Amino acid sequence: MRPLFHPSIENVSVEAILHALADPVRVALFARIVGSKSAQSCSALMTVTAIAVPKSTVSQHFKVLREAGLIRSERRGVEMQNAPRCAEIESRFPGLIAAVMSAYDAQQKEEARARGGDRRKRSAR
Amino acid sequence: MRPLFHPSIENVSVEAILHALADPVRVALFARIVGSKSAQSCSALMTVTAIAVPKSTVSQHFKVLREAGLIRSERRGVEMQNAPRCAEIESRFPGLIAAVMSAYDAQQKEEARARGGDRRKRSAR
DNA sequence: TTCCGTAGTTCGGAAGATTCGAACTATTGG
DNA sequence: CCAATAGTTCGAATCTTCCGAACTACGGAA
Repeated sequence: MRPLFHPSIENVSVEAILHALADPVRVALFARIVGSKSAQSCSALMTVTAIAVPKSTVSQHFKVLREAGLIRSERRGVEMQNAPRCAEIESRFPGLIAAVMSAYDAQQKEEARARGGDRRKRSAR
Repeated sequence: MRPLFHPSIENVSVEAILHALADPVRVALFARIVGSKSAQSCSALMTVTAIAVPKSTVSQHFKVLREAGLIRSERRGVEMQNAPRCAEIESRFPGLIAAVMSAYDAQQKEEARARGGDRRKRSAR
């Protein structure tokens, strides 16, 4: 297995970034990667985010994030460490990642609030 | 032809917005709509942006922008007036549209500069 | 070293989304 | 009413995405 492809920052495009973050699974994964202090493995992210998706699909999602320039993945022993490339992207597209993540957070909070309002009636399904 | 569907602002999602703007044709169209003072017709936008795309495709792209909540389209005589819904989106996802548009502008300028640098060597192919 | 278990990737086909020409609808001006 | 203009809808070809099965890469135990 040859080293994974990472675009250099000047080849990263806005369209690719938006496309990568336009998927609910990928944006959730990326939010976790950005939110955690140290690089995270794919499987750790999968379990923590409670995303029920087969691992072949997760692998594809990571590839999309990687090739959009959003993360850097490198093998550390048997697993993969995924680190965000926020600083590089910030220098090329200032404020972009922050705005998207803040919008995503706002939406998540709203959804949680909506679900919370239901809880009394629905109880544990 | 029934009135076109526009989502109410609370049903607009970050994913839909990013998906809509992740396409080069759509983001170019939207940038024009945002950039111009008054609402623009589809055909005017098509010709101005020098986008060589058949009109059935353009119509689909407008539908995506509309259903993502990015624009409001209404018939004015024989043509369609497309206006951005920036204020509404701003209230729900502050800074999102501005950040995306500014990133897109930066990328456009860079591309123009790159093309300009080539011009001497390549001339008109 | 060889074998096993874990972590991800690749392959291939099914299901879904996009594109675009042709036919259609809506509206205005003559 | 007719013709012209502006967009929409339909349908088929093409491109993407999803996911199970098979595969590769590495580390640890025997």
